[in-house]
Parts: sequence; structure tokens; C-alpha cells
Amino acid sequence: MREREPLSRERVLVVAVGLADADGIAKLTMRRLAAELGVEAMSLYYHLPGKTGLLDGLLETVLAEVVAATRAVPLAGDWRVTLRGWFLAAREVMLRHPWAPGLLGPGRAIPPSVFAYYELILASLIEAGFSYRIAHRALHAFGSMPLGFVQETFGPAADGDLDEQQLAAMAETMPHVAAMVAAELHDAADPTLGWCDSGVEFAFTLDLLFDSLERYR
Amino acid sequence: MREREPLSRERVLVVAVGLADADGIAKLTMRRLAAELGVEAMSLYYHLPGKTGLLDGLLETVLAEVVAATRAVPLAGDWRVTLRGWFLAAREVMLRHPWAPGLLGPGRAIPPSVFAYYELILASLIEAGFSYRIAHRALHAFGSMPLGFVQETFGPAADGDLDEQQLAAMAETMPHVAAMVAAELHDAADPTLGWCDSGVEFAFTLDLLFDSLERYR
DNA sequence: ACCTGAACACCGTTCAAGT
DNA sequence: ACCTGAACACCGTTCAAGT
Repeated sequence: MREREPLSRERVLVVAVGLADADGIAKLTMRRLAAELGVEAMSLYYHLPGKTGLLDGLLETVLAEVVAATRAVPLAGDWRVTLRGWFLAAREVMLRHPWAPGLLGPGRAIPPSVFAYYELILASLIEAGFSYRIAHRALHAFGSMPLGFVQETFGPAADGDLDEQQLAAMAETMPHVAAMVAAELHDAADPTLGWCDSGVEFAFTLDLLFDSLERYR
Repeated sequence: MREREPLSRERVLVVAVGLADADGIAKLTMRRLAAELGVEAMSLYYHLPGKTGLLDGLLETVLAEVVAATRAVPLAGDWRVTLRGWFLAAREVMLRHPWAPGLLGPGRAIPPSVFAYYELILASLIEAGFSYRIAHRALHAFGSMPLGFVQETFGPAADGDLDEQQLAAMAETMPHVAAMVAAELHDAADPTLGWCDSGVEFAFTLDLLFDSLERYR
């Protein structure tokens, strides 16, 4: 990729996000990123404070995308409908950048804009009649769901390819797991793929939390 | 550290867990691990299939610790009490290995023993009277909480050091956040530290999920 | 102000070789 | 069977130097 416009922090970050989306975050090195920009690796250090600064910038870029997507969602009368809409919009962004949740965590700086975003969520809780105490606990309970980040324990590969034979073997040592898989496979329209629709589960989990919180209002 | 007993996969993993606990997972390299074992880096390859295999083994070791801790928790009459006890026990293990949640995720193999552990959880849900459908959704909703893994959006540093001046500045652009912090600081016994007790929040979130699920039983 | 070349200290990993 | 030495391809980063 030959590029002719001059470098800038923003342009570096946009290209870096694209590279991470395409090949994964592990393949994103200073040298490869520089090559993609038609430049030497050391040039990046003029615009970014090293690899850590690059990763901070990537998180910042994705979270800005989350905030923008959230602002595009209209307010609803019910606080639950509003928040569900916001969080699902965030999840749509996350699906385009599956490497982003891994960046969240200790050692990574949270961009200041995110606090304004949490102000928005908090405001809608307070306006809905919650105390600061419960609103605070709600934020903890939501965890990273407002940012669209989910921690799935098992990847899609875990349940993707199960045939009759494996199911039978499972039935002996893990009867309940086997029965659950069998029951869900029977119900699903497509028996081999996607019986764990994580979007549906994401919304369902939100509603579980919302419904319990509603009683604290 | 001079070590004299012969190498083995298990001994390598035990020392690796200790190294990760002490210095973080980023500092855990094949060369440093080998040095800690009093051996050359290449020797590790006889016992483990490379760095990826090492990380798989680390996750395996931690999850085995979770399963062991869970089995030590006695069953209760109420399904909610049982599961809460199990998940909190898992969280205790996680606190000793804060790098472990970062290992969970795409690309990492889930050790087979974990499926037997989920069988346990699923069994207690079914016995409590849930359908397979709802039990399945419950497992999704719990996410990685059964393994004690939490995705905290903001690290402890984010709210650790806020003085009066910063609070006042926050009040203008983020009135609700500032009011919440002020209210919670007033209530807390120690005003500067630990006003976000993540153990309490972990249990609270579990109860929110449990209480909503109870209505589907 | 912006970019580069050469060099340094570190990775994970291979492969043939030692005992 | 178990461990090693040398070598390779790759990192992030420094520093003085170019324009």
C-alpha cells in the first residue's frame, strides 16, 4: 500500500484499526503498520509515544465510535428501552473490532470521553428515579456491557461442530449438558450453526439486570 | 533460583504461574521462565508445545484451581445460595491470578475439565426446576462469573485519587458522576480507598441475575 | 518539523548436536 | 529420554543524523 498524504496521529490510528480488523491485534506491529503507511517504523514515534501509546489510541478510537453510535440512538420513554438500545448499539461496534475487548483492562488508560458517556447513562438512571447508591451498583453490574464488550467463556468453535457420536459420549459423563445441547439443537432452525445467538443472549442478560434493578427504584 | 529436581510439564506450569503472579504475564517469557528453572529456554520445548502451549497450560492450571475451590463449597438448599457460593469461591482464586482473565477469549483452548464444572452448574439449575432453555440462557447471562472472571471497565486507579478540586471540575461537565462520587465518598468508612468494593458488587450482580431468573422457574 | 539508518536488547522458534 | 548451542527471523526502542 503506497500512501502519499502526510502522517498524522489520526491517520496512523485509522490505518492501525483497519490492520487490526483485518489480521488481528497480534499481527499489528510497529514495523508492519509503518510499512502499510509507506514509511519507516521509527517515523511512528514522532506521532505516537510508542507501542503502548498506539494501543491506547486504538482503544480511544473504538470507544469514540461507540459513543458516536450511542448518540445516534433516540431516547425512549422507558429507561430500560433507552439503555438496551444504547448497549446494543455499542455491541454492533464491538462486532467490527473483536480485538478491542482484549485492550480493556488493567494498565490501559481510559479515554476521557468515556466518562462523559457514563455521565449519560448515569443521568438516565437518576432521571428514572434511582438513588445514586443503586445507580452506582447498576454501573458495576452492567460491567463492560455499555461499551458492548462481552466476555464469552466459550468461543463459537466450542459448540460449532458436534455430531451424534460426540453427543452420545457426552451423555454419559455430562448428562445435563448433553440434554441441553440436544434440546436446543432440536428447537433451532439451523441445527448445526448459531444456536447460541450472542446478540439475543446479550439483550436477555440486559433485561435480567434491568428487571431486577427496576424493583430497587 | 537454582532448582535441582528434573523438569516436568507440571513443574514448569507451577513455576510459570508463580512468575506471572509476581511480575505479570507480560514479563513471562520462555527465556525468563527457563532461567527461573535453572535451565536453557530450549529445554521447555520438550515439555510444552511452545509459548501458546504454555499459556494454554497456565489457563488450565488456574481453572483446575477454580474447580477444586468450587468442590470445597458445600451445597445449600436454595439454588441461589449454592451458585453464589461457588462463583464467589471462583472469584477468590481469580484474585490471586489477576492475569488469568486476559487469557480467556478467542484462540485459547478451554481445558476439558471445565465442561464437567459447567455440568455441575447446569445440574443444579435443572434440579432447581429450570427448563433447559432457561438454564442455557442463564449460563450465557452468567458469562465468565462462574470462573470468577470479571471485566471491570475502570481499574482501581480511575477513582483512587480524587481530591476536592477535581471533584469540583467534574461537577460542571459531569454533574451526575460528580454527585454520585460525592454521595458515595460521604457514606464510605474510608473516604479515599476502596469505595468500590468489587467483591460486594460481584455478589450484588449475581443476585440481580438470580432474582430475575427465579421468576422464569 | 518531520523522517531515516544503524544499532541494541530482547523475543519465540528451528535444527542439529550433545549426553 | 532429556537438554543444549548456535543461528534465524522477528520484535520495540534509542540515538544521532539527515532534510
